[in-house]
Amino acid sequence: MATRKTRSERRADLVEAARRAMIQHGPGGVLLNQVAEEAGLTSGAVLYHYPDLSDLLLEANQAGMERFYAERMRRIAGLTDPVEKLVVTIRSGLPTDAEDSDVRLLCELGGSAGRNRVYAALLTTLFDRQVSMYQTILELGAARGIFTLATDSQTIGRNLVALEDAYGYRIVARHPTLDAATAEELILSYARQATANPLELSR
Amino acid sequence: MATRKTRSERRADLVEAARRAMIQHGPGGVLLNQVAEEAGLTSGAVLYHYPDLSDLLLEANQAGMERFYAERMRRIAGLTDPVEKLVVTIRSGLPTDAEDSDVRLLCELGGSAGRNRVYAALLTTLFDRQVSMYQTILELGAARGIFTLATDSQTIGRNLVALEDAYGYRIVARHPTLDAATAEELILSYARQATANPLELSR
DNA sequence: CCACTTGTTGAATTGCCGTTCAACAAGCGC
DNA sequence: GCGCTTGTTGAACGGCAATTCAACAAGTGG
Repeated sequence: MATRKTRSERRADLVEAARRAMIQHGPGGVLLNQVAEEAGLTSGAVLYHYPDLSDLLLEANQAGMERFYAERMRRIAGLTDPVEKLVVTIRSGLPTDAEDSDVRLLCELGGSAGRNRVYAALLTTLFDRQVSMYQTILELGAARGIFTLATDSQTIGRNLVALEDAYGYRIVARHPTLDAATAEELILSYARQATANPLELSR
Repeated sequence: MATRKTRSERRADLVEAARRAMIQHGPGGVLLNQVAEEAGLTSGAVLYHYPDLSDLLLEANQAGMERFYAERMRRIAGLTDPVEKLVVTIRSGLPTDAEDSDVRLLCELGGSAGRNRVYAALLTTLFDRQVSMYQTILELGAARGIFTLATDSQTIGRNLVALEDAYGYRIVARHPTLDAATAEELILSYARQATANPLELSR
């Protein structure tokens, strides 16, 4: 018997429990009882807070994406050097390893986006926000004369996010010779060509 | 009551039925009865040919990947101009539109690869084969002096496949301003930088 | 401290899905 | 044309998961 909690506390717990359950069984394969077990509750209690399981899953995924994006912004918040910003941003878009739960869940969602319009819309928004994030960095660097962009910033930004995404899938799928460090180097290879900057962190 | 067929005919039917079912419900969400219905049979008949549903799904996915790769090879088989080969290959790696069933299924598999080691291995193999395919084209063009590679062919090949993959996901998710033609242009933007060739088809 | 709201449980219910299997139909060899 | 194998069905069974709900515990306000 779980300790009684307030509405908002329990809902936050359930969102996290739903995330864990989705990572284990996929967004389409989650069972009500699995979420309940992750939260240390019974299925009835879950249903009391979320009469429709898909609402809970949606909320959990929305929160996950928000957190993923916010974390990336946080990491570059204090940086001023465009080179450092760019390198750190690239790094923060890749999973740390195959167990990285945030990226794993995003991959799961990407897989189901062909069927699920809601998740498709969510991912589309996330993609565009990340492109904007890169564009800001690129334009700033260009304005300061540090970057010489090979083409428009939207094209470069889109390609950078695309590369991140794709290598995220490879890493999560445990490609034997393509780990996070290798992926970073591959993306940097493109970024160097696109910015005409060696992108070496001087320290 | 379905017409009686031979073992191999029926198994081929079932593989196709399984593909259709997976595209509709995801690889993890397919039900035995859905496959049966797609094939115009009962669940018992499906089980007669494939006692384990996951075996059928695996076979279907393997066949799908093989077909996808073979089709790409076929499309460049007759071409001799490296520029044309490269452009056609890039085009053949993208879905025609959001309904492209081959790519949609590949995306589904990519999503579940974090949980399913078998599908992960299959996709890893496919990725590497596609990288090799690009490497061959790049090296050939470089040997003929048509391409001047900005870096090693493996790096460029990996990035090209990664871009294809990622834009495949975007297109399948119905990104409103990122259709197949746009994605092709984005990838070409990178390919031009990487090969120092304008990649214009002279015709 | 009593009435009421809120969160949670556990059991009963319902429906669906996989599995099994006896029966049957349709070739195929001989 | 007669058995035997092969492919298929439909019904029966068993299990599991979602759903519902009566009961209950734990605050909370008056």
